[in-house]
Amino acid sequence: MATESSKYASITKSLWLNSAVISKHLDASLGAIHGIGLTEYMVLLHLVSAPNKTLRRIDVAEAMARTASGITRMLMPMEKIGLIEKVASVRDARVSLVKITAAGEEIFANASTTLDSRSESLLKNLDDKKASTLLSLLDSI
Amino acid sequence: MATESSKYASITKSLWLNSAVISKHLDASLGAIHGIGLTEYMVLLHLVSAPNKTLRRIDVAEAMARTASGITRMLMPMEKIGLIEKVASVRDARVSLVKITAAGEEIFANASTTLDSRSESLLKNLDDKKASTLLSLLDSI
DNA sequence: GATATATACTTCACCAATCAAGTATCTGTG
DNA sequence: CACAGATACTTGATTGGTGAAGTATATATC
Repeated sequence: MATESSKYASITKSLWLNSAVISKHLDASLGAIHGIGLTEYMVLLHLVSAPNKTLRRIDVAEAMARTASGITRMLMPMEKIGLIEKVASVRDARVSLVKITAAGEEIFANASTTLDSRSESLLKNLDDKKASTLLSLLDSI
Repeated sequence: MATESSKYASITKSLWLNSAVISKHLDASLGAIHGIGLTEYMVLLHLVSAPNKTLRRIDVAEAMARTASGITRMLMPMEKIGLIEKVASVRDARVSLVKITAAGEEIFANASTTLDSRSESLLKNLDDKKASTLLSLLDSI
């Protein structure tokens, strides 16, 4: 009767739950201290590591597993408070490039230290070796 | 310059991203085939494994890392389509217990097989041993 | 070179979740 | 036993995200 769920399904469920719990904490911390949410942080992360610190909106959407319209909406307030700026593409008039501003980079750097310390405390059950293993497994998905 | 992020922060970011990608796929599959989202599925999962297949709304909220009001709103349509039912508590007139219905259990069982197969294909990069390791690490968080 | 199709957005209408405030009930303390 | 919190919700206003439709531009084909 008690249909056993597969190991793979157990992983997806555990991923979902852990992510929900952790995201909630990190979102609250980043919001309270730096005024940005975890999603905004992730956008900035992708931007700082992009060539020329610039990406097409659709590539941001792809990288974040969100839709183009979601990105449009999300970037509006971020542009208004000066974390990013719009840059036109010379090659293709359809695209509206997103570039992180100096102010955005500063917020990002500060938020990163918060994220580091909060992550460490949220994952304190994992010793260094387990953490390495977990990270490499997650990256191999 | 390139401030290196901590291993723990890398884990939280990777968790966030992987969860986003996987949830999106699972949500789409469950929705198309069974008419419920991943979040609804998770509610049913908690309910079937609860004593008497019943939980207080606030415990559902706690278990899912969501707020009480989010649960209230989310359960309304689930009750309307008969997946769950409201049960009053004899002990405490404040609480409104949630119980999974027979129909809910059936949908849950069907959805579980979909979730199993989709999870397996989403995680096909992980061999059996890696999957076991990942699962135990996730559960130890 | 015209035209069909694909791509990169934006906007609209909607759904899902949040927070803040309100209500009802329970619990602990004098 | 009164009454001051604490707890378990629900509701209203707001935000974050989605899918579908629309616009503009690019690309491929004949």
